[in-house]
Amino acid sequence: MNLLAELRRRFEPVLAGLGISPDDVQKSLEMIRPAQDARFGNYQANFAMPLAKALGKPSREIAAEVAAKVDLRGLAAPADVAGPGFINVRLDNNFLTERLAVAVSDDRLGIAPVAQPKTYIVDFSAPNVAKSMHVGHIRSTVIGQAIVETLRFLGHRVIGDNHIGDWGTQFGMILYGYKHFRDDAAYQANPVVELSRLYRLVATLVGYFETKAELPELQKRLQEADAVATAHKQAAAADPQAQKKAAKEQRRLDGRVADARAELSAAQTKLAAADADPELSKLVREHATIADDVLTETAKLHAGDAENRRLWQEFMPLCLAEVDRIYRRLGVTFDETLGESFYHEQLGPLVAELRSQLPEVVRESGGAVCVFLPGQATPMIVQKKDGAYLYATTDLATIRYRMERWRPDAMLYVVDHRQSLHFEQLFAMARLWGYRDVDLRHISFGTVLGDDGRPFKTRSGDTVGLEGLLDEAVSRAAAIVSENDDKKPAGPELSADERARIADAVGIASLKYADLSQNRTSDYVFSYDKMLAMTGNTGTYLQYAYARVHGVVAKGRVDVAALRASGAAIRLDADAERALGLELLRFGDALDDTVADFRPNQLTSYLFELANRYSTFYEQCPVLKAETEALRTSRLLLCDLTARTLERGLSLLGIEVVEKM
RNA sequence: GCGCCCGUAGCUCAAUUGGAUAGAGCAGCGGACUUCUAAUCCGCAGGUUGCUGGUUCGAUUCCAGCCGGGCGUACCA
Repeated sequence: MNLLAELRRRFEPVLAGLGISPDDVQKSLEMIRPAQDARFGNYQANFAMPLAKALGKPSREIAAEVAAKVDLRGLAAPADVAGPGFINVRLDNNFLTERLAVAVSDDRLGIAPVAQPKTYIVDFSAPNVAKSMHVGHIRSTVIGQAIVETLRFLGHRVIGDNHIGDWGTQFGMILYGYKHFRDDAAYQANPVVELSRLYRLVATLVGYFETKAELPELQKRLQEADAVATAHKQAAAADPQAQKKAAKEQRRLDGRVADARAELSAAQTKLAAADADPELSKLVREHATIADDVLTETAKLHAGDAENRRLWQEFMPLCLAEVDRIYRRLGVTFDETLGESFYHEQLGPLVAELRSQLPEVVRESGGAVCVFLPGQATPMIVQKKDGAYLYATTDLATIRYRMERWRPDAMLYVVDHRQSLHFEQLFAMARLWGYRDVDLRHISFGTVLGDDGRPFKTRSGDTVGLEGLLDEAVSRAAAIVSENDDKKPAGPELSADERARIADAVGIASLKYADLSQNRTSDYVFSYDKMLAMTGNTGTYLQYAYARVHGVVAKGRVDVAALRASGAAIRLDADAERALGLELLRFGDALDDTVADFRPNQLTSYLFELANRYSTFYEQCPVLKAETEALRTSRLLLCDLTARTLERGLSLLGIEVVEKM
């Protein structure tokens, strides 16, 4: 049960009696919220002010009228009116303790499953299995999992689908690399490492030629920018009148020249570095047509070429085993793993169908089959001029497949915000195609930036591999676990095995929490120290809070099952107790907030707040040494409920708890 | 050029989608371990929410214009 929902039920008849539209009643109900400040009680209603105009009465008068009429008996003290018409509600202790008693005796902590479950497809993680996963993959994976788990706990039907990249150009690169640069001994010893090396090598060579091809364009752009800037300077000199405005324009133009110069010199540096490397420049000479040849390998794979298919069959299990190993370490699972290859056979008929069904938007241009959507500056290409299909094509096929198989109410794509144009076009096309009553949503998130604040790019060499990041997180955690265990007053209490297990849980948690605790829409600055921090608002802090609760219960040799079944009363006399109790009851609201816009940081904020309240309670309220038996039992109940709420909340975020640390 | 996103404390970020005196963490300073785990707690300090206007009872939030940054923009994903 949600506090907010209950409160809104009480206000509804009063609002309906004001003679406003049902729509305004709804809007007004949404303006009942948790209070910003404890001085204003626990909840506040802000609807009186906006209603003032419509009702032609001062907002304070409206507020007073509502406050007098609303029936809060059994829930809260009579409502107060403050300021211009804020209505403040302070919940009764009796009510809180009753609700806490319900949570104590309920597996779901008193949170009822939604009345009308929906079917959600959550498309997340989606790595390219030809390359090893790097830090850029972590957000989609971690955020996606949290969304899946939270929706599922709320009672929805959820299908987590890992739409892996297993059919694209990257496989052409691996095929090309395998055929030309393979080191058999290395492949025998560790095929995935060797494939990864081959991928990087081929990508480097292709990149070399791409950069080289761009060079004239970059030079031209620099010349043009320079010419414009110079002309502007001369014109400005001739016309002293317009000096001020001209100066500003000049700065802009000079900036553009500088940008063009920087871009050109970056490209030249890159090429020079390759040319200076004798081995690399030899390969460059020998593989002058590599960019096209890679595409040819890809096209042959798609066309059913026997050798390429055989190699693909050989590589795939290896690549999948590799990503699976990472998922196991992260504790991530999927209900479905249908990669691009799964849809391959459907693409040809699909394009033909689109052309015949929607000839006004789907047509050929420049040799490619394009979708020209109204209001879109550029078309979405569904078939290249060489006949190959693209991810837009696959994504359309995927939508159809999912609609037919699952009849979902919504599909959520947890993908980097840089693909927003793609999704805008994809969704618009899907609607034209007839899929109008499904909520297609791009759950975008910010880019991972480097320490320098520039977008994190996987430059060869200094890629931060996901595996290495996990190792680093766990080893940092191990050091801290050991250090803290060693300095325990009563001496170390953990075995080597326990330390290792705890380090694993703590390390992985720090990584996930760092990501989840941030608003997903903002860019993410990559920093080991920040991602792996273990003090402050971190996963470790929450795990520690849990372990401390567990420590109390263990030390008191409390029979938890009996405690829960006892029906003993919870008392909320001390401020710290009341604050904790109230926070515990807010869990349902926090979950609603989390899925309202699919923002797991709503849940991390809640859990952090809860752990904070517990820490304060822990400092101020002795549990095992409470003055009376009744108080001891009451506090133990609060502890147990805190532990269960933390454990449940963290599990929804994909974070494990440990009983000792 | 066009489109989308962002700019909040020294740093990294919140702010319940327009509510009351803008909050946390880190870093800094000062306190609290013979007492249930100090990976903690309590306190102090830190702000013209990029700038300028507008909309209204009320703006970090909405609108316009500037300034600064990022991303995307026809056959990669």
